[in-house]
Amino acid sequence: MSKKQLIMDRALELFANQGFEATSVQQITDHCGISKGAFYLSFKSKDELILEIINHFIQQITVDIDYAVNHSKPDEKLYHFFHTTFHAFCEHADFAKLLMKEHAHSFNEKLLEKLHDYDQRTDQILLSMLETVYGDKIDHIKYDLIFSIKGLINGYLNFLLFSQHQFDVDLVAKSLVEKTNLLARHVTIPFITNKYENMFQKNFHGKMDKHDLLQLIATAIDESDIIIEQESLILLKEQIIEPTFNKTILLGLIENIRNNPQHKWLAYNLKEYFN
Amino acid sequence: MSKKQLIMDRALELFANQGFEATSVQQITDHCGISKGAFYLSFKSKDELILEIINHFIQQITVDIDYAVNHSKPDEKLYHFFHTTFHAFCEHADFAKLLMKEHAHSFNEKLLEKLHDYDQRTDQILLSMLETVYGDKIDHIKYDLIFSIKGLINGYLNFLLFSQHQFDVDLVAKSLVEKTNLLARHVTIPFITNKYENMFQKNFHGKMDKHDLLQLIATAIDESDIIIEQESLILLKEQIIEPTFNKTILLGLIENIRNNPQHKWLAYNLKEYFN
DNA sequence: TATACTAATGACCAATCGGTCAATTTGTCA
DNA sequence: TGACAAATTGACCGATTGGTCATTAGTATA
Repeated sequence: MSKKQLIMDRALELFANQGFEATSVQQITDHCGISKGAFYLSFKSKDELILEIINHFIQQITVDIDYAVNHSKPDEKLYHFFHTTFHAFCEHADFAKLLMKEHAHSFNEKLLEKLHDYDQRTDQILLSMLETVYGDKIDHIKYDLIFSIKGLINGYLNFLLFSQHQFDVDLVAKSLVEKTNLLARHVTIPFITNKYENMFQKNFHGKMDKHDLLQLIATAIDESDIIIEQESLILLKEQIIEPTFNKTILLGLIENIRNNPQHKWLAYNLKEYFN
Repeated sequence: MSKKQLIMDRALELFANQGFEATSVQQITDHCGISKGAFYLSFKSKDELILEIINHFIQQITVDIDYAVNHSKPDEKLYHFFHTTFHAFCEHADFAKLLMKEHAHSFNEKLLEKLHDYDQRTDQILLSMLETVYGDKIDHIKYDLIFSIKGLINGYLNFLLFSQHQFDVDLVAKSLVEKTNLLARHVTIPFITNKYENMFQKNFHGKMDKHDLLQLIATAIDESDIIIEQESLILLKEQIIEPTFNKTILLGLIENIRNNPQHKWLAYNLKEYFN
């Protein structure tokens, strides 16, 4: 494990239990068994550390949820969404705790921006899933439904994270599917009406721009030592600069790199870019 | 306004926007136009300040909600519960923000204890309300329902507090009544099953003990300058030491002091004590 | 006006913070 | 082994924190 990874892992443990502000760099370095100086060889600042932590896990979880939703039949999408969400947050319980603590609290502007971006991306995933599952029957309550679902998830998540009980991911997913169905089919008095529609789009550019994407690919090529990955990446890079292949070939190339967990995030963004 | 009240009001504004830890005593005193020394004449420490703030509003809100629920017909209880809850939190929006920020974050033990107590008291109010409204039909899902309701409330509250939109308390209450009814009548797969029952009682002594109550009464007698209140308080004090009156008379005496907002909290606890 | 008392001040304290950097250890060559 | 480079250290820095206390300002009484 690289020193950077070590610091991120150990720091996350402390952040989850004490919060970001309340954890000193000294505590982190003690907990890692390294010196303060060594910390600043891996990270420019304490802020950069938490940004990298948040980034890493948000990418991981976003990709998993997106995959689960897009690769299941319409009548199973809800279940897989909830299942993946709870599975991911419980696998990375420390991160989930950190996320909850800092969500309401943080004053690091870049961090807030990241969290807001994540929130909007979740809204988008939920919205498109609900539209696929229920069609336009829920048009007048869809934003209300999004808030209800997020509220329910949060309630259960709080319970799971801060109690010591072990629990059944399958059950929580089934329970939430039933509740979502109930609300989607029978709610007649939405509180979040469609006049708030702009809240769900404004200032959100889910797709990365060319430049960021090319940067990511360049890094990925350097880090990869599997030839088929490297070649796929080079071809994809050319396609971004000047698209000539059809969609099927592009998807195949993306699939070539998606299998490597390190490149999941890149694959996810490439897919969004070419759509 | 007393100096203590001034500090509490002004500090709350800062806490709501920056969080407790991130707000320095210097900032508070600057914002009040007083010196640092003057602050420590009113409060022993920064911790004591936030404890008094939280205490004050929790008492206020608890009493209002309890009254709304217990003084309405069964078929209107839900509506009044939600209406009062949202009305209270939006009237004291700064406090609501503080509560949300510190709920996940705080490391002051006494504060955490207070917040936990408040949480359990809310659970109790919700539980007894649901039992009254739906009877034993919801026995197998009542704990699940409590978590669902708290989740929904939190979701909407977050939306209301941190967006700039004005909103309709009546609508949010009606919307939540409908959702609660839907869930109560049709949920068949609870996630929080009755095996968690002990979570909802353990370590919770809602009722104050004799000593605390007598202390509160003594303070109230000193502060009051209305004769009927003072006399009622003196009689109630005697009844705590040695009960002789019947319940109707006791309730009447309590009602005598309940009309004064300053004594709402005392009245609420006396009612609980004599039940 | 002199006295006695409280209310209020802000310079000051030790502790802790994030961050730096000269000095030292460690690793890697010929 | 010796010479060089890279990695690592921890004493140190200025800034800020919650909290203290000798001093001053304000006011009512005699």
